[in-house]
Amino acid sequence: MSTQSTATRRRTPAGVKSQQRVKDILRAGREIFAEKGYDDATSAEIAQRAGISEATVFSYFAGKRELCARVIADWYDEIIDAFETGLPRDGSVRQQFAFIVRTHLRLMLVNGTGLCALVLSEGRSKQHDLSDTLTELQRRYTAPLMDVLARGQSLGHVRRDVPLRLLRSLVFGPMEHVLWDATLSKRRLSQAQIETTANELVDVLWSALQPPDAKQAALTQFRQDVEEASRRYEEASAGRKPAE
Amino acid sequence: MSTQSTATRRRTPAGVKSQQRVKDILRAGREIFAEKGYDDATSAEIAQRAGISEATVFSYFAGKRELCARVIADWYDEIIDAFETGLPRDGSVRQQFAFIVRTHLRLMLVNGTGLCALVLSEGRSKQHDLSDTLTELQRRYTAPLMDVLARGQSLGHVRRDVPLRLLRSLVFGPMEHVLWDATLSKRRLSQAQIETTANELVDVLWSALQPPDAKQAALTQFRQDVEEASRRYEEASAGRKPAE
Amino acid sequence: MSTQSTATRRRTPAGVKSQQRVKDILRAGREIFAEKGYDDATSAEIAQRAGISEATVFSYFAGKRELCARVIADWYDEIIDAFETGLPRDGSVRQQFAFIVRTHLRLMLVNGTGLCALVLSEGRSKQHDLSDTLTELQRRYTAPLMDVLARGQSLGHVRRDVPLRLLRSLVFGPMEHVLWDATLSKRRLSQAQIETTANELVDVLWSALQPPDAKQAALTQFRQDVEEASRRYEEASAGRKPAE
Amino acid sequence: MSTQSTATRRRTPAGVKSQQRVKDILRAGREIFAEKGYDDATSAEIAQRAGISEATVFSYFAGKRELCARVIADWYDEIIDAFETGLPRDGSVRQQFAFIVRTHLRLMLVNGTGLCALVLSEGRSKQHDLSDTLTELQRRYTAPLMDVLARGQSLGHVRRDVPLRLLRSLVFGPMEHVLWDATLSKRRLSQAQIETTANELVDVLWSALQPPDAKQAALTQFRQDVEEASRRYEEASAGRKPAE
DNA sequence: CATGAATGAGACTTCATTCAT
DNA sequence: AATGAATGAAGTCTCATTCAT
Repeated sequence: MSTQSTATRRRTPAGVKSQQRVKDILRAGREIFAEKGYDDATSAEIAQRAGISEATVFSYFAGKRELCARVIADWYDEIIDAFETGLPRDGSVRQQFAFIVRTHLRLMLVNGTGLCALVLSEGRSKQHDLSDTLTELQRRYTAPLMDVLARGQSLGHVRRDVPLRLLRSLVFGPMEHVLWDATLSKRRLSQAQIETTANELVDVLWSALQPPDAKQAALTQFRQDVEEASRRYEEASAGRKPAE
Repeated sequence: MSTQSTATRRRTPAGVKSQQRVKDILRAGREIFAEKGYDDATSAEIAQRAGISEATVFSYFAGKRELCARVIADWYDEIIDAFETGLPRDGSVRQQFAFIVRTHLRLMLVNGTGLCALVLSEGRSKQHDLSDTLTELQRRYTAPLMDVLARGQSLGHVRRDVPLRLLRSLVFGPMEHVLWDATLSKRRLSQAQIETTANELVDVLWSALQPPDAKQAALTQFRQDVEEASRRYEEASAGRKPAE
Repeated sequence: MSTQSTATRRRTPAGVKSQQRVKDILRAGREIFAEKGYDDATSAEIAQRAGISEATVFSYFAGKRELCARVIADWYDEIIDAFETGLPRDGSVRQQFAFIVRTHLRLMLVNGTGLCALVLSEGRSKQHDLSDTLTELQRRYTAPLMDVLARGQSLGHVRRDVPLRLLRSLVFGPMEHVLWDATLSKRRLSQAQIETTANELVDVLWSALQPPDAKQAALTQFRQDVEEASRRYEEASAGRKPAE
Repeated sequence: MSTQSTATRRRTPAGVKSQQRVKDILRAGREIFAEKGYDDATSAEIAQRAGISEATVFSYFAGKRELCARVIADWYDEIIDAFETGLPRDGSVRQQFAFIVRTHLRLMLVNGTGLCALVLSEGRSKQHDLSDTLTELQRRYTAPLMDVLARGQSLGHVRRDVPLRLLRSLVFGPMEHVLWDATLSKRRLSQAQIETTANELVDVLWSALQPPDAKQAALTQFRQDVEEASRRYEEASAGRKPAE
């Protein structure tokens, strides 16, 4: 799943202890990058936070950019894994949808919004080759939701009159905005608040996803029911009438 | 209306020609910052694009950071102006809502998503005093929508069971995500596509904003109507009975 | 004559005083590069020797490599100029030849052999694009000698049984070796010694350049003379014989 | 014969296998140094080419510089050996001279001109103690030629009016220049071309070495021969005379 | 012994910012 | 008022060398 390029780097330790080092560096990198963004993060600080020398960082990663790419990729991998692992395969569309939203929100808030911003900022820069890697990750990362939405559409539970792409934005957009909002206002969300927000979001979003004629359908159904009832009543009445 | 924060930092000429200079620099700064992001934008390039020397930039703005703040503030001001000016004061809640979404989407696509990203990136950095200014701007910038939503709530057209803050994210989030999506996939949206997307978005979002008990309400209303009708029918029937 | 690449460098001052700066830097660069070679020369030291900051160096030259290229090119230019200016156009082949050797030797010893070594070292590295520029310079730099040799050949004063290329090596090789020798043995050659060496070199080289059949021709001539003499003698003898 | 300077710097194993290691490292070092020059050669690559770890290199050699010194010394040793072994002791001065030139040219072209450049570059740097070692090597390396030239001078076959040192430059200079030329122009010399060039060079150089009065000498010699012949003839005639 | 791994020292380069003209 | 020119400060990255295992 990792995107480690095994090019002719000078030394890229591969021992058992080395893997711990890699993890340390990635953790430090994630923290610093999330805190400061790509440019304001310095390799020196990352090294310091990982408790190693700057040179060591560069013996495990070919450069700052690659480290950043790995940090982002790892983060995506976590989310993707969480999705692929925990998704209730046999649940209803709505249950799956709720799972995705909740999981997403939870994971994002754990790591703060820094990584979001990192991805957003770095994903753009055309000069970094990062965006290629990113595009693929983005695809895999949104895939579970896309699948659920598609299934929902085919079952008639999700509106078909709007492009899937827009529905995707409808779902991911608010989630990111909520995070963003939380960050900007420097509020630290409690676990309970997160759950509440997640539920509210699921609720609101789900209603937006439903076919626009749902209410109409409900009314129509009700009217039919009533009419049917009326008819039966009248039939019944008519049945008694003759007996009168 | 402009949010001029630190005046007369250096010399800050006040002549008529000077104001043109300021505008030139701000325009150049907006372009460069939007294209490259804060860090990759160089003061040299901004000066060049403005057709002046690097030093002159610093005689009008105390530093790169302040220039960036002004660029962002100006951008906010434009949007805020557009909202405050164009909002159909006498329109229905839904009409006002649609106006805000459409205007927002249009303005954003004009400047590309670069400024969005700039705000996102720079809003974070705790080290700059920018975030204070930003918070206030953010407030004014979202104010029109908040007002509309609040009015909608009081009229019963917008659901009340969810915090306003979340509704705000529900609206702004997808818009930004759509823009983001467009940028990442390097698709250039035509004017028609923008309008279409805007309409779809309004549609979808509006349905999400409506009270969750809308269907229930509809049903209830219908039931009441039916009952009322039944009652009147029965009364009518009773009225005829005596005549029998 | 200079090879200044006017690419999009950030700032490349072009004022009148700037030209002095450029000269200062080139002089410092020539010294340091000659003393230490390319790799051991540091931009810091060059800046220091030029009495400016390191950053200033990079505002006049795009990088260490370009500076080095300019240093070398300038040095070549000097020699080429000296050749083209001072060559006695109306002199004999031998006089022109002597001029070239002497001038060459003199100029090289003025700047020490460091630049030679620099050219030799840097000219090789295939990774630097320097070698292209260098090849052209080398051509122009050896052109005067080549012309003289070619003229000598056409006049019959220079041997034709050996490729010109080899003759060139025959001339330049010893000159460089002499310099090298002087450097390695840390002897500082006095002006008088230089002149002496130059004269000796001209002498020796000139004799090597002459047609190989010169001696043979002399011998042949002599033999013919002797034979002629013998014949006459015999004839004379024969003439006396009868008289005997 | 090897010029092992600083023994037992670190551990310097002495086993039989260790000697193979040393050879491997030296071979790898020679290749890399010749290819890239001192500075661009990395200890990592040398180790890799030798098939060992970087650390091992430093357990056999005190440092990169010492390794380089050994590489150069070894190369000199080879040439010196070739000279001392193959020199036709009983040959004429010209034969010995030709042998030296041919051998030199051949050996140099085998290893490419890389090692030449290495010597030239590294011989300069005053900071390394290398130059002392180098001077001695240079002495031994040029000794055979010097001997031959001296013998030639004493026999009157080589001009005496020019310092030996200059004659040495006259011989070695063109050889190096030829190599240099070949390298710069990226021409790969075939074996036949080498031999041709060697012969031409011997020819040209030999003529340059001969006394400037060679023609005069030749004439004188011839005259003497003739006179001798005459004398013998006359003696013979006189011998016959008595019979008369 | 050999080596995997770590690192200190330093190089080149960039850029926001200042100041004299 | 405008700018040409200079620079301090900082950042990324490389590599010879060391040391514990």
